[in-house]
Amino acid sequence: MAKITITDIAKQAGVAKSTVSRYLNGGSVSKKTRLKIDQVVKDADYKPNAFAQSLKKQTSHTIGVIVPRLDSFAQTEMLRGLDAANQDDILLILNTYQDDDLVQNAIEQVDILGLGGVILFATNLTPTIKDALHALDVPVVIQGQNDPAFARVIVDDNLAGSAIGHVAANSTNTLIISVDPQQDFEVGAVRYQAVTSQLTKHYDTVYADFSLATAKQVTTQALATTRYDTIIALSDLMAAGALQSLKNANVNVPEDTSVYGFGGTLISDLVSPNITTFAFDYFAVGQQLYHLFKQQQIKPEPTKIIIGGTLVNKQSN
Amino acid sequence: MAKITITDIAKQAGVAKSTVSRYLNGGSVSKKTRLKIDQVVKDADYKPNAFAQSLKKQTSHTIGVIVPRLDSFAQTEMLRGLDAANQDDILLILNTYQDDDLVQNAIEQVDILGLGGVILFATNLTPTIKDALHALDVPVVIQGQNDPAFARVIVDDNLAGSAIGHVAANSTNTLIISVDPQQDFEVGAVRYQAVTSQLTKHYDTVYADFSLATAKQVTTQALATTRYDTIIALSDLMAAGALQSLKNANVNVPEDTSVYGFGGTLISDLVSPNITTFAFDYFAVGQQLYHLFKQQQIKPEPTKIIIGGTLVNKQSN
DNA sequence: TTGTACGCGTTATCAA
DNA sequence: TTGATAACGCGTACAA
Repeated sequence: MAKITITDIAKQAGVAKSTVSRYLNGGSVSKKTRLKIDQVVKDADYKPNAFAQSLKKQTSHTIGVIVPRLDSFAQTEMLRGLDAANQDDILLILNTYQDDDLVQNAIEQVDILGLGGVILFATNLTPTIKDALHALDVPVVIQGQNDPAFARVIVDDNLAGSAIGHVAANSTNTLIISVDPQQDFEVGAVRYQAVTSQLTKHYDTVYADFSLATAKQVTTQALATTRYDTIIALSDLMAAGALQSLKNANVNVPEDTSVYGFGGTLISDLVSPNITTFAFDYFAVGQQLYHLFKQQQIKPEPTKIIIGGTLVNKQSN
Repeated sequence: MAKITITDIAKQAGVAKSTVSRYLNGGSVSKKTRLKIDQVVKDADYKPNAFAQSLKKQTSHTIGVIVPRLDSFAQTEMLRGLDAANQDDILLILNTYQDDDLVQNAIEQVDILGLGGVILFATNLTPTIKDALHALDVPVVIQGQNDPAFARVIVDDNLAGSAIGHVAANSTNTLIISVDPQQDFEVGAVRYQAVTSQLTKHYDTVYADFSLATAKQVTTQALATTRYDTIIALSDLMAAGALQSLKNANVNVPEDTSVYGFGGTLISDLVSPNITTFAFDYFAVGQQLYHLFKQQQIKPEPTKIIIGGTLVNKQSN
């Protein structure tokens, strides 16, 4: 297949290949030859060779999308938004499995594969990663971290944290399941502080790594010594972990303890009771990421786009 | 960046570019010039241009991985296995969102993008799709459907169905949540029949589409008229849907009704009670897919690889 | 062992 | 409007 080249078309149509090229790229062609080529191209099922095009144009229509993980509804939902907004690019997904070193590798691929740009779902913008990004001469857009040096799309963690914090403001003893700010500043610092700013009484903080297992474990440890009337986990999955721990400890939700999460993903509907959560519009984030990227191709500037969300009251509070 | 070409290296090293090319591809180079080029390449941070290489070689090291959906732990786990086994290829993920037409599009991309092969996660091998695959002149490996015309990796649905069916063999009234065999033959026919072959008493069958919502809905409908002591859903997510429906109907699990699922993914641990399920080793499936693909590159033949799994008893039965 | 010259498929330049 | 020709970066006969 696909062995038909522009030269074949030219021969069959009795014109020069440069004419065919012009025809294909909307250059000036007489009506007569246009019809001729039209015919030939159609029944030859000609498809231009992407390699040759990219080699010539010194750039490709492929965007590297660097994601920390795929087994997360937030990530896949953003990818769906990207796909939906995508006009005519190829999205090359590079999964880094939450490993910063693999992010480096992925960024290197940009040069090697001649990618036309990068969309990075960031959890941890280390200096090395930032340097590597700045060294690229293609458009870069990031998501997840609010770094003024980059064009970025973020969710409104201040709004989200405040909203949840506000509902739980009068809890007498709250447990917050957070993440290390060093590893995710937006969640571990911004979202966290938005929550605590609303709380009026005592609260404790424990740290997990976004996983179900760890969240469950740290919750169990915390419950060993203290009773909490409210648990706020900074992600839905971690909230699910807390839920399991509470169940093991025979604590009723929401009668004895209220539980809150963040994200509004399938997980919050999967567990029982369903988790009251702040739902972000991740699909919109994906769409905006693509639009922002296309805009960067035209005029690079560190624009910031914030996507909001809504508090969804379910059964866990 | 990446403007350094093989010619630049050649100039700086004072040799011909063909020598550099040989150096890069392991051809015969004298020790003297090798050291010279070594030096230059190193501090020039040279990276070969993938487009030029692919154009020349008429093939690329990029494999198109066509997946029906990304928001599924089974799929992402297989992708992880693929990544892990991957030696030196680029995996281009093409999400079809469970739309057969998009599968067609994806297969077309093979020619357009000059992909070196295809790995297809299949749910529904329509004649059109099969034709399109056969028309390709690159290696093709499929997963999910046991079609003797293709090299394939499948999970052992006979084993799995029998195992679950065996445990539930003596249930007096069983509800099976299946899927349309027209849409997924392996699950809707093979897995289904393996289950029913073990059942000794009465059973009803309802159909859903792999989603939580639909499974929940059809279960609720079924429960409206009948009481079941066992519900077998052909996937974990659908089992989760059944669980929610049962909860709404105030049916206790497992006291009143036992629930079974298939997959062994995170979902079975996320819901409460945890679902007793047949766990497939999807990671191994991914690894085998890659190895099988590499083998097809050397010697094409419709090999079949079957990956087993284990029955995991949890709390739902 | 090394270098020269050409071709992969496409686009761009420049005459005609 | 058209066509011949030169590039893009790389690999590889072939000759030296």
